[in-house]
Amino acid sequence: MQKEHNLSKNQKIIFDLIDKSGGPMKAYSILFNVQKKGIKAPLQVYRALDKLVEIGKIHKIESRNAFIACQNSSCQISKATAFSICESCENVSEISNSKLSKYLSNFSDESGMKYSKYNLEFFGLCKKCKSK
Amino acid sequence: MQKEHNLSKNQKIIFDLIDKSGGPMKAYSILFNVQKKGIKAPLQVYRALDKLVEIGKIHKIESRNAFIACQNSSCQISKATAFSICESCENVSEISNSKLSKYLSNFSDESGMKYSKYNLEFFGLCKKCKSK
DNA sequence: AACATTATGTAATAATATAACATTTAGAAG
DNA sequence: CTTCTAAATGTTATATTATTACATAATGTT
Repeated sequence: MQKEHNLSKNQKIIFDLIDKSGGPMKAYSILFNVQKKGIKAPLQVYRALDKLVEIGKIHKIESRNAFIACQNSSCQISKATAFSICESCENVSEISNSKLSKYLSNFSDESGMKYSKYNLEFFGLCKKCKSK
Repeated sequence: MQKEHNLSKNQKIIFDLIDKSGGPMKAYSILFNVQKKGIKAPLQVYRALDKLVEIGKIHKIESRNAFIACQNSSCQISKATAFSICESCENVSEISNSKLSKYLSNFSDESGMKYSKYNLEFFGLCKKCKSK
């Protein structure tokens, strides 16, 4: 079982928002949505995001500059992330596939570099968008 | 053999710069470096970058907002990219591993989504930085 | 209580990227 | 070689994403 992190006030507000949204959210959209709760400045948002990423409660979708709640209940693999992204509707979901994560976590090449982390983003059309 | 693209003036200037640098370059650093050649505005840089990415001559390192020349001589796989990134010295190199690319290109999960593209970024310490 | 660590608040600004519009160049089609 | 079209360029302004710097407050530890 992972360590339980006690989120601070801002962290909790921002995590709850992202989590409830069910999809990726951008920093300034988060900011807009939490201003009524007293979070007024970008930095407050980015600080909370940084911490949430660090502890694995959310992940950053690098190609979209957006943040999504971790969808693995155990939430332990913020160092081994994979996402599927629909290029039409921008739906994003976290891929949780133990074969894939095992393959990538153990991957090594002739560079002699030992990888401690990876991020993988797959792109395509989701079922809905494909059938349009 | 892939189609030979005749790069336009700006595209060529910018590709040559990135290629010669041997590593990833950021858009505004590119801009600074090509101002003496008459490229004055960010948009001129971004347009050339967009095109170069599209035709696979360069790739974007998403986690770094930087662009690197394609290191696969054949340059055909801009839809299947993998990089190794040193978190200490920020050295980046393109991973060219046919087993890996085969594995990922054929990857599919229960979502029913067919992936047409992926980008993978590995992080760790390079040999040099590890031994420091 | 004293200290260290983490989190917060606030203002300013840096860094990254795109919109909108006018013009020019390069290829393709007749 | 001219007409048409697509691609590329030039320019200004602006939008979006993210960080620096500094002051204060809350939390956890010894």
